[in-house]
Amino acid sequence: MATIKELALKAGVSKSTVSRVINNDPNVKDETRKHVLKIIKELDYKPNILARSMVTGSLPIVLIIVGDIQNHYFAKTVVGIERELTERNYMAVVYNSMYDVEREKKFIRMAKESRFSGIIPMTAVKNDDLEACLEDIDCPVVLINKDLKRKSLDAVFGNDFEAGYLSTQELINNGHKHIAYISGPYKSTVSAERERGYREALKDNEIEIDENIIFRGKLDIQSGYEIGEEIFKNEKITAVSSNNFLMALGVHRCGKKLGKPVLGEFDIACNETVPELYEESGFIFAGSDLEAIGVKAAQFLMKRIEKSDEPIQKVIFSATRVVNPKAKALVL
Amino acid sequence: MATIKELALKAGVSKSTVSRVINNDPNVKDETRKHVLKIIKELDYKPNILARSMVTGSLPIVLIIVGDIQNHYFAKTVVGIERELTERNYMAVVYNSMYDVEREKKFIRMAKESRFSGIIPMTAVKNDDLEACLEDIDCPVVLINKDLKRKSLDAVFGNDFEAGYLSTQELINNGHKHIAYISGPYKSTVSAERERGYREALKDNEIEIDENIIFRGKLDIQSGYEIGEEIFKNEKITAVSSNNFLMALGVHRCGKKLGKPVLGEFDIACNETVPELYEESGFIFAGSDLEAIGVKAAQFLMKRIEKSDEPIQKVIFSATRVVNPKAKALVL
DNA sequence: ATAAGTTATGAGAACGTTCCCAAAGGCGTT
DNA sequence: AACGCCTTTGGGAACGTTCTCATAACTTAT
Repeated sequence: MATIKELALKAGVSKSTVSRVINNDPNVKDETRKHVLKIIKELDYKPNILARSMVTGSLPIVLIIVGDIQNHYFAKTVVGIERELTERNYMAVVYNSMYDVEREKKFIRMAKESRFSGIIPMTAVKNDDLEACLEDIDCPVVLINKDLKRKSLDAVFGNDFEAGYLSTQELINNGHKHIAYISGPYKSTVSAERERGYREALKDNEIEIDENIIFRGKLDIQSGYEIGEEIFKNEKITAVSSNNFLMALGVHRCGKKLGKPVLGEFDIACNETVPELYEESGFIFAGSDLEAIGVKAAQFLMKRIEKSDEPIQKVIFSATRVVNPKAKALVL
Repeated sequence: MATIKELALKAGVSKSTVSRVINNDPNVKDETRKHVLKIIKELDYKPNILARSMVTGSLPIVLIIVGDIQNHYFAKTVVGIERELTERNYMAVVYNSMYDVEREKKFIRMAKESRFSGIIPMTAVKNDDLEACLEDIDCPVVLINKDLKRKSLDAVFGNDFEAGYLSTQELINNGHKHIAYISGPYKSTVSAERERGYREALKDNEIEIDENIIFRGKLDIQSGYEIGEEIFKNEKITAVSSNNFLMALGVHRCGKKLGKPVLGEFDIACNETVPELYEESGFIFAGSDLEAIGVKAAQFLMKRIEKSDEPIQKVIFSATRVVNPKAKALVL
């Protein structure tokens, strides 16, 4: 593969001039530029990114750390990030931590060794751990659905409160009055916000909140199934809003198993967007556009990489209620 | 961040010696090694990967090109590849082509500019295109479920014939005699192999093949739904084996809509593995372990990167029939 | 025609490693 | 005591860029 030196030789100019042409430096005579460009084409010359990065100090690579790329939440967001970065000739390296904190820490450490241009940690590590890991990092970082205490960083959020509110409101619109809720782990702000949305929606519709039909699950199908058993014991309940999709699915399976009129008289909502596969499932779901969140995060990062001195920003993307016209026509 | 020069100064040795310690060169006195190691720890020194790559000529990065990371087939395989690479301190860059041939070509071109250590193109481009793109590539390449005509490369395959055979056999074991088949696009070898498995299984069980109940779909849910409508018109048919999961899902939805005894008397099988979510769905499915395929592909690549002169290899991973004990207990 | 100013070009250091080659030190053999 | 051999160390080129600074070439004003 041709180097800048060979190219310069063939073009009869110095390396410096070639470098200027490559980097669009205006201080080059038009004539010279054209000539060099011609030779570049002739030799099919591509600058060595490594050598360039060596002197500029950083690679055009952005590190993304996710819990599990098979999870829709991560996959969809990554698609957005990646699309935007590729557009600008940056690369995205995706690390799967498989929710292993030690692996995540290791990745962040590796990021320090390699001179990445930026990091988007969508990790599962607790915020305190994350904050410690990012302590002495010197490349731009953008957060997604996360906020740190001591360090202010650009961040992009989905609106979880809104998601909880909208899905619940939709259930109410459908005539439901006794709506159970399945929340997530205690500490998660995401879960808390979604639950708050549920509560607010009930209040705004003057429906009394019944703490006995607010459950707390472990986010997986099994957990949803077990809570479903509780829910279906209570004849009054005609709908459920779930923190997340998997638990909603568990309730659905449980209802089917018990022969309940699931997705007929009995409605199920969840407070996040779902894989496309499920968009016609008959579930109600509300959540923010993950791909858009990814794109925005990438844009933030690019700005920081380009040393913009805009003040730190946080963006919150509204949730929308997704109602597919075909929903209810098709069963899951 | 400390450089090797500073480190050498502080340790009172030359850069060369430090370099040797870092790279585990045996020609260093034990005493010296210990001392240097101590200073390395003290300064929290990490070698600059860029500088190293500059001289060795390639980055410890492997490029993976996929159609859409949200697709289970790609996601699961990538998890395997990534796990193995990370283990060996390599990085995986995943490019989503979104099935756009031009984007894929662009990615492969970019791969040539950057000095990647290797490429695993799981792309959707037609083999001829791929072959042309890889023509003058000089880094190791491993293929997954693909084979080229003019160029022999290490490759890892799932056993599609076996998948088709096993799932059909299972349907037969369940007492079905009139089993419809839904195949994929004409040209795909994957589809052809799975269909061949179906046919062989019928033959081996002395069931006559009825070409009228072998359908051809477009791989998506909608397509499966439409074919489902045909299938359920034919009262004789009591089971269906589908080339892929999405079409199987379409048949399922159609059956439910029509009030047929789907997954009760009527069985559905598909010839690939499915997202975990669906493993308890009650479908029968058979396919090769995608994660294992990914791991193997990464191992092949590492061998080539390390200049092994083993002859080119092709590995075929057997398909297994996945029967979950909870299947049938839970509905989809 | 010359000085001053502007534009275009080139020479060479720098980036942080690895790697080749030379040299120094230690040890055993004659 | 001299020689040779092995082990350990150091010096410095090389990798392919960018970037700073100096200088050459060209303008324009006097």
